[in-house]
Amino acid sequence: MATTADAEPVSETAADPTEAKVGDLVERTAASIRSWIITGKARPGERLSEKAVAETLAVSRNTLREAFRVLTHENLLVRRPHAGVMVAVPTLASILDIYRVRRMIEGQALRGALPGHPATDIMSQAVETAERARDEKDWRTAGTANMEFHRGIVALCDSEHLDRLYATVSAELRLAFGLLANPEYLHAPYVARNARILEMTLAGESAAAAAELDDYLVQSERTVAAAYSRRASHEQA
Amino acid sequence: MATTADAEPVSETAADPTEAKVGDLVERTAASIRSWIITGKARPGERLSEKAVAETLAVSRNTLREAFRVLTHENLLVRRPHAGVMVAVPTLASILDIYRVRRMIEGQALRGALPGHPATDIMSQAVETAERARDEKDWRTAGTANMEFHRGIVALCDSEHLDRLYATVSAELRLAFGLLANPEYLHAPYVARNARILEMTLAGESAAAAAELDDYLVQSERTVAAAYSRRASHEQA
DNA sequence: GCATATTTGTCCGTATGTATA
DNA sequence: CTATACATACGGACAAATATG
Repeated sequence: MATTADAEPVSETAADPTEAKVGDLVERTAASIRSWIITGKARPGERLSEKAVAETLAVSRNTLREAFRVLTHENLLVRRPHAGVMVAVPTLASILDIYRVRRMIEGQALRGALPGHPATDIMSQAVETAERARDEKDWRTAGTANMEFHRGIVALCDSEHLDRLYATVSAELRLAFGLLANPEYLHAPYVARNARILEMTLAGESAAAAAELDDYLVQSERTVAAAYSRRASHEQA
Repeated sequence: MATTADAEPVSETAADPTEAKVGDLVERTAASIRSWIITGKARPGERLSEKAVAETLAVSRNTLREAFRVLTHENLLVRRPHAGVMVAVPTLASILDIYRVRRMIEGQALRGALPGHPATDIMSQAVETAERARDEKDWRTAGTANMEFHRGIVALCDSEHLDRLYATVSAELRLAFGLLANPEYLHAPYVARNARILEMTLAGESAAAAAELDDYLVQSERTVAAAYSRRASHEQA
C-alpha cells in the first residue's frame, strides 16, 4: 500500500460470511487488512501508518488500533513500540515451524479419519474446484482450492482449537508465499496428489493417506524453503 | 469481581516477565484480567463492565477494549453485541476439545523427544517443585508445577506456534477447573506419573513415555469431565 | 550529534444505538 | 412500553518517543 488510491473502505457486505459477523467493525477492519496481506496488496516489511489506514478504511484510530492488535496476535503484523506496525516478514524459521505444525496436525487428522466424516465433503469439493481451475490454468483459484483442501483435512479432527490454529498458520503461509517469485506454480502440480489423498481417505486407507500427505508436505516445504533462500535479498529490523 | 474493593491497578512490575513486556499497557491490562480469570477472582459467566474494570485497573476504556479484544480471541471472554463481555463459561465440548488437542500435541512431542533437549530442564524442575509442594500439602503450587511440566513437554517440539496454542489452551483449562469443587486434588495424585514420564523421556524410551502420558490424559479427562457433569447447575445465554 | 517534525500511546468527551430493568 | 444504563464508535487532545533533516 504505497499509495492509498486503490483501496476501498471496509465493506458492509463481508467477503467471507463465515468469518466476519456483520456488525463488528473491528473484526471487519481486521478482515480487510488481513486480505491486503494475504493477497500481497500489503507487502512484507511495509509499514502501515495509523492515520493513513484509518482514513483509507474510514474508521477511527481507536477502532483501527484494535484491529492491529488482533492481527499482531495472529503474527501477521509486527509492532515496534512508538514506531508503528509493519507487515510481518516471514523468516525461514517461521516457515519451517508452519510446516512442522502442518505435518503434525494434518497427519494426525488423516490417521484418525473416518471415511464418512462430513469434512470429506469439503475435501471433495476442493479437489473438484482445483481440477477444473487447473484445466483452465487459473492458478489463483487452484491455489485457493488447495488451501481449502487442507483446511478440510484439519476439519476431520472436529476441533475448534485446531481449526483456528490452522487458519492463522494458513494465513501466515500465504504471507510467506508473497515473498516468492511466482507462487502459483508451487502448488499447481499438487492437485493430483490431493486427489489421491482424498481417494485413500474415502476408501478408509487412512495410514496410506497419511503417508502420502507427509511426503507431500516434506516436498512442499523443501520447495518453499528453497525458493525462500534464493529470493532477492531483503532486510528487516 | 462483584465488588471492586480488593483489586489493584495494573502493576508496573509485571508478575510474569516472560509474557508481559513492560511498556505495553494493553498487554499488561490483559495479563491482569487473565490472572483474574485463571485464579477464579473473576468467575465464569460473570459480566465485566467496561467502566468498572477501567476504573479498577486505572486505564482508559479504549485501552481496556483492546485488552478485551485480545482475551476474547483467547476464548477467555465472550462478547455479546451491545451487552458487554463476560467470562467464558466452559462447556463439556470445549473441555473435550482441550484434551483432544493436548493428547495430539503432547503425545507427538514425547514421541519425537530427544533425551538431551533443553526443555527437559523445564520438566525436571517442575517435577522437583511439584514433589516438594506435595510433601508440604501445598496443592496450589503443585497444580501450577503440574501445568508447567506439561508446558515443558510441548516445548520439546521447538514450535512457537504450538507453545502459544498450548498457553491459551492451558488458560482455558484453568478456567474450567474453576468450575469444579476442589480442583487441587485433581492433579495432586499425578505428580508421581509426571516423574515417571520424565524418567522415561530422559532414558530415551519415548514410546513408553508417550503411552504413559496418553493414559494420564485419558484418565485426567475422565475425572474432569465427571466433575463437570456433577457440578452445581448453572445457566448460560 | 542535535534540533525538529512526525507518529504513536493514552486519555477524555460525546453522540448514537441497543439491551435490559 | 418507557426509561435508564451501557456498549459502540468517533474525534480531539496531550505527552512521549521515534524518525528525519
